[in-house]
Amino acid sequence: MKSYFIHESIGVMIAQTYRKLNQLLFLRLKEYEITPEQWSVLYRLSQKDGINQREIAIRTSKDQPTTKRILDCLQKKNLIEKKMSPSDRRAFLIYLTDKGKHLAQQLLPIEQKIMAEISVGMDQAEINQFKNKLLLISENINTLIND
Amino acid sequence: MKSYFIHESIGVMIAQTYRKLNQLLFLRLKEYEITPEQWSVLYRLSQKDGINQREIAIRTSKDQPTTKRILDCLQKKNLIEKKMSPSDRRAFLIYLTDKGKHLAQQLLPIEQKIMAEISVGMDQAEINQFKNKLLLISENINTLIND
DNA sequence: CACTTAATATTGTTATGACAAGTAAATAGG
DNA sequence: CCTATTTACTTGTCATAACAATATTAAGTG
Repeated sequence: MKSYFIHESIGVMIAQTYRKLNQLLFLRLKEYEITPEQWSVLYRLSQKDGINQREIAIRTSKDQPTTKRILDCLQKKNLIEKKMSPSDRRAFLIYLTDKGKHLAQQLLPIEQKIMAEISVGMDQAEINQFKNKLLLISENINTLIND
Repeated sequence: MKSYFIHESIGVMIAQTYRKLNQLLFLRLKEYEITPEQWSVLYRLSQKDGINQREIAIRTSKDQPTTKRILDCLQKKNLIEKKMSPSDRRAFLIYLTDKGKHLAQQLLPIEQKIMAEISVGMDQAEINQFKNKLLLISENINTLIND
């Protein structure tokens, strides 16, 4: 790759790795006509649907406008449907359609395969260690933002 | 933070950490009227300017259209200037203005402080280990993309 | 119950990111 | 030296991301 990459700041390395990962996911998901971020929302909904947009935003760590626009895309593709909440006339409950459920089942193993592929060279202990560091950094950032 | 974060895939964790970091940088850089990505380009140029847009794109791991638009923003703020390349009439050479040089000097310690703050709880050995894992993942992704 | 405040969803704006396509200039091959 | 290809930059489009502001509804408070 590039010999200088390791000399970058952690911030630069995280950003560049994120962008590369997004590119890879985009490539692999292209034939299913879904983007990485749309997939991440679809995946959440496959874990639990019937929740409102605010809940989805929290679970995907996106803000509400971003979540709304991604849901609009998914709705246009008939992967989800919005139903009016019976208890709150401001809110919609979001459900996967059959097409959405089917696609989620199809994509889950693809995502898992990609994650295994990008982790080649690390054993499970190293992966856990790496994830713990990412968690620590995330928590540090959260503390800094909420001050 | 969120107890479930650690149970996410590496991909989700990298993406969410990246977005949070970007938010933090945005907050801290706001008073200087520069965005995180604009800063990353300005920083590169403070290391070496007088290079063309393609070179900048490579060094910042962005594509040329993205680089061009970020440079346009920097130019609008009088932080850089484009000069026609004497050897290639297609290309521009990008130089920091005095204002740009001054701002880069001002922001460098801020960036370093943020990187130290987000690394709280890790010693230097752990930071290096973490960076090596990021590098490994990046290289894995590069291999996967270029197949 | 009336009034203030908070919550949910929406729209607008700006910046980033990637791809595709187009223009102009440099380079390569014959 | 002419043509074909490559290169540098530009423009267009779509998706994402975050902030701000708004409308509608819910919830809290007197």
